Amino acid sequence: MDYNFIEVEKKWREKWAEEKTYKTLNESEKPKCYVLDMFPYPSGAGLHVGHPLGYIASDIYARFKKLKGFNVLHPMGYDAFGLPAEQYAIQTGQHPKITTDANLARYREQLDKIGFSFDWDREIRTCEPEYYKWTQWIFAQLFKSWYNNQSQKAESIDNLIMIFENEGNASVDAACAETPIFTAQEWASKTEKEQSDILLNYRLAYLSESMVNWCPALGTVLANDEVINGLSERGGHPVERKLMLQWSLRISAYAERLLQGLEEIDWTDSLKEMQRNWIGKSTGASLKFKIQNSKLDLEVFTTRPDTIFGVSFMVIAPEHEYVDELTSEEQKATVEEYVTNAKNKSERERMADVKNVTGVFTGSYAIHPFTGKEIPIWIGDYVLAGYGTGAVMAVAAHDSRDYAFAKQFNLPILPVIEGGNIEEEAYEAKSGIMINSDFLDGLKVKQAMKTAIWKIESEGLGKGKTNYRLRDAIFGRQRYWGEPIPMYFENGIPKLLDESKYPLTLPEVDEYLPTEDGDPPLGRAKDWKPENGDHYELSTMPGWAGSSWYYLRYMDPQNVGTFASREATDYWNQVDLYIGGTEHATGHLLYSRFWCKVLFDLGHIGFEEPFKKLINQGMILGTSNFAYRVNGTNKFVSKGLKNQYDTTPVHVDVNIVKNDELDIEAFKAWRADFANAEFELENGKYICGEEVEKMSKSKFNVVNPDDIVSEHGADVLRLYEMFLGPLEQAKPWSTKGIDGVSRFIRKFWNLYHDADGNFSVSEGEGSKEEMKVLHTLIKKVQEDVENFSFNTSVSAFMVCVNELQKLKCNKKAVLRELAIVVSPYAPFIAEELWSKLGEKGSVTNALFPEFKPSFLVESSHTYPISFNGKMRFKLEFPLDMDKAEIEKEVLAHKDSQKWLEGKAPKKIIVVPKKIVNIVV
RNA sequence: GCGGGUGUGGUGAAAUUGGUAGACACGCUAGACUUAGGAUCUAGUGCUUCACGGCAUGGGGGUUCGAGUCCCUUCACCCGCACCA
Repeated sequence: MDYNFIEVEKKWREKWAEEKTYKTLNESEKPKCYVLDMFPYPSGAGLHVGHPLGYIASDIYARFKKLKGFNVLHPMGYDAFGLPAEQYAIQTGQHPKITTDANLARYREQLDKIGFSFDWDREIRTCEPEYYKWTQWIFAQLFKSWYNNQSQKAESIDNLIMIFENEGNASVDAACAETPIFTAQEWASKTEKEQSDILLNYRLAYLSESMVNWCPALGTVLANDEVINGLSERGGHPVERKLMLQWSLRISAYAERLLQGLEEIDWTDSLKEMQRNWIGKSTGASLKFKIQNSKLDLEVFTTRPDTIFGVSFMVIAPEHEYVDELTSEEQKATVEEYVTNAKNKSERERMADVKNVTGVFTGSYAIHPFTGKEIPIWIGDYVLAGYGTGAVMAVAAHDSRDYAFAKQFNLPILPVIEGGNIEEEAYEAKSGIMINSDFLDGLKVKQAMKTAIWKIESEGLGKGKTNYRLRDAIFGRQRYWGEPIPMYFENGIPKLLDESKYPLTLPEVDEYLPTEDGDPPLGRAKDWKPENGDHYELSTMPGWAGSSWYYLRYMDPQNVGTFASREATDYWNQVDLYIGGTEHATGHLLYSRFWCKVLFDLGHIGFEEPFKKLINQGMILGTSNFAYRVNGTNKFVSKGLKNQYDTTPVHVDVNIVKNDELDIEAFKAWRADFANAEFELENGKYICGEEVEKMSKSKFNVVNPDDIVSEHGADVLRLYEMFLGPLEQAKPWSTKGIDGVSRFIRKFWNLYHDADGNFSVSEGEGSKEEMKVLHTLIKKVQEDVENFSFNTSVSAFMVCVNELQKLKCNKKAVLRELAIVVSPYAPFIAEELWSKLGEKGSVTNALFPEFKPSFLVESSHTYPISFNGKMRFKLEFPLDMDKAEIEKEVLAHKDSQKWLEGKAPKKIIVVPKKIVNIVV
């Protein structure tokens, strides 16, 4: 009788749910292990086979760790706030909660089928008030904090207020917006509004007039990581720059710590590199240039202070605040035209225009701080307003962009470093000897940098400075379906809603659109007013708010008194293994690290990096199938014949193609216009063409995990997804080869059953042969799981089962262990066999069998051996020979010709390694 | 342009990290059994040669007794970032 996976899987699914087999407690004698998946956003399309890849890998790891005696936390939940549900709400009027709940139920159903060991009692949904109450609370902590550069951490805003009251802000070294110096007396004489505004310059969550990414189509602002190539990440709508009053988080304060923290976590190099890139640290100097006939100073940031004598002009961004002051009468018209033009360009147009060098002269001159020469000041759109000071000192000889600008407008190019071919291109290398540079002449570039900074500082012209590309994160969204920001306004002053009133729940609205006055949708809410203020903040939090701390809530999900008890966060501590896609590199993964550090600084948790180890699973691509329609007809020709006709490839639903062969009847039934199609076959078959593309509904190449589960069973899906190739590699989905895994499951089942299909195992020890096979597997699986090399384990299972089959092994002692070893990968069948073996409880709670090396080796062992301090031999000796004997044996044969003939020891491999001693 | 990665049979891929390249699986070929099935089992399957053998890890060079693995160079593809001063 064959293995009936439908019955067996149903049985255990129900039993696991009923008995809460995978419930995890916060108290245990065992060591802890926290295995986490990036929780999904439940979209309307449901899961496709790509989604579970990471979940299966983490589930195998979690189950394995459980078998190894760890108390494992392996939870799942949903990132439930988000744009698609809201867009749907706008179109249909259906409340996003309803859409979300329906999607969520479908996700849960699909997840359940695959047999994950999630503790569903810890499920969280970011859109539930019980959850976002604490998201709001964390926002409040950010609002109530400032970043002290002296102590290098976030501190309570109350401390800062005390400092202001006692001594003003002169001695405060904070990560803050530019704020004029004031004394204690001046502070005391300020109005409430003035004080509030100043404090906003310091708070980690602050309201400010700032340049934002505005997406008119979505009607909201977006954070930098949500904008890709000038288009919104969601929906691909154009994004423009706009000045708006906005909530932001001061993540820039943490730039250095976010950079340093990367050193201590185990992530892939490429991911760390992406974050480093995003943080964009660069060191150099900021210095002020005096402006001729003006009191103004023009401040610039440069990474090349060594080239100070090569400055031949200055360039400021079209948005620079001094544009008007610096523009002379005669240049006024030209400048205005240029600036207006630049402002009207969308971000995307500006990017597309990179190769066009444009700019205008302002008519003003700066004074070189060392030579006193006049330097013309230009406006150019290659200078970005948002980076550094929005102004540069142009060194045409040693910067390719300045060089291009100089060439375009015929400005001087002054080389100050020997080398390169200045006639052709800028010499940008940071090496060489300084020339034409007064006190820097003769120095090497590296020295010249230090000397220049020293000189700049000692003359009071500026100072050495580190700049970061990382911008503060825009936090408000003019949308409905998100967490309300717990703030209200009273006489125009933003005030934090008292924490006793959290959650500030999302009010009902009649429509999910902005109001006529242009307020966000929350402006439509009736009777939604604070007790003593004018109105609540109307924007909501961005999608990444809830996901920035969810890993903490899983530790203590039902806690009503706090986001998670300190005991719980201390016990579970960091996430030991985090699996998810690489697309969150500069969003979720950066914000989570930021929030973690803030919570750490404020003493709420005891660690400052959330995810100790992170693995990115590769994307699963779709394999699209094509049929070839002869143009102008309803006739389709098989792939091999398509070149004999004039054909057009047509996407075919991959679910009606099996191993490249089209199911013609299903094809006819698939779409009405194909019902009468004719076919020209090859060898009686219609063969389809194929191509690898991203999985998408429109390409008819979406494969649903449910289909695989109902056809082959969940265990096969799990094993097959792992068997597909290395976890981290992107790979096309293909069901070629799934039969191999299916066959394995059958063989595995048959090991425990006789020819008639009756359960049949025998008592007694396994033979030496059998134990060797088993322990080879145990060793292999152990290594594979620890190295996340799940694909080779599946091969090892196959080898093991084949060999046991050959040995006709049906010993309980062997088969019992085998079931345990396979169980992380194929839990359903393992559980069934476990119970058939008469074992108590779930296989989940068994102990992973110990690897016993003596069974691995039959009669000999290979020893690497050094020889004359130069060569190494690998010799095989009988197992029972001890080290001293081997040593004696080797030395005795040291000069023997026999070695070269391969006669004395079994095998000689010459290895030129400097190994001195015999190694066993 | 900068950064990261990959390249091995017809296909997905292994290779104890410098030691018998291609485990395992798909596919294919032949055979067996048969209540004809998308079942099971057995054998074969990198290329080349009748054979002995020779050649094979994108290409070229190097280090080494020995290289898929290390170094240099070159090509191809994938993924990030991109006027960041």
